[in-house]
Amino acid sequence: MRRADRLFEIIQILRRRRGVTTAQDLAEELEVSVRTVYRDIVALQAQRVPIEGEAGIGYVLRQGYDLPPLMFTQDEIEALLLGTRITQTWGDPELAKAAKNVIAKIGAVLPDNLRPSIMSQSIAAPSSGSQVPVETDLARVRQWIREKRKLHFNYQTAEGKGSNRTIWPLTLAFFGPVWNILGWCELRQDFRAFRPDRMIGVDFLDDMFPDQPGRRLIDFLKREGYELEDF
DNA sequence: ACATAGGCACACCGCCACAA
DNA sequence: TTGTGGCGGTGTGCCTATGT
Repeated sequence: MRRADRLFEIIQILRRRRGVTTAQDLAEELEVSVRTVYRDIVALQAQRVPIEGEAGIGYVLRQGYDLPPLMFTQDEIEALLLGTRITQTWGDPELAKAAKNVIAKIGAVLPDNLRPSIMSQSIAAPSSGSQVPVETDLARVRQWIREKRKLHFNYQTAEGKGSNRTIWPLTLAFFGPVWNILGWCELRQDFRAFRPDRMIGVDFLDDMFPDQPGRRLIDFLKREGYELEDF
């Protein structure tokens, strides 16, 4: 991470956390030493960013401080456009609607010279016709992932073999053209990926699952050698 | 109940070494 | 040259135990 990016990130972290944040916390999140954080804080304070540090307490960003207005580059707009176009095509109806709203909201705040970019068809992600129809309510699956609630269903393999599964859904991943629900499978006692189009009789259970080390998404990603930001 | 001392956690600084 | 990490040290605020 470039230093300028890190300085920006420090402000974002302090804004996000609102309360007191120690240099140690910042160092861990930014993956730099505490010494570097101290230097960065001094640099920000020199730029008149109202960060207050107190010995034995931590750092606080004075309320009311705001960054200068953000503006997107052409590439950033097209990245957003691509993401929302893909979501509109491949996401569930609720996500598709949300993607449309995102475009409308961003378009409303862009300056006149950039607005045509977000409204244009310069980036498209039309359906190739290879979409696999899914009966499972993916919007509700997303909700269950957020709320850490279990799913129960009968899973059909490609060979037509069925088995009853109760899983701890961790993430909904799109491996075009199919969606996969990655979760901890109670039957196999291991991580498994399930295609929603092969899940029959999905039962959205009220049972919640714990944030148990070894069974979290981060544990799966580590095991498979994924970087969190790449997944 | 109040004052004090000590421990702890943290901010902050200077210095040095190292790498790009 | 610049950015970074590590180390050692100082100052400060909070909390708790202890003494009056």
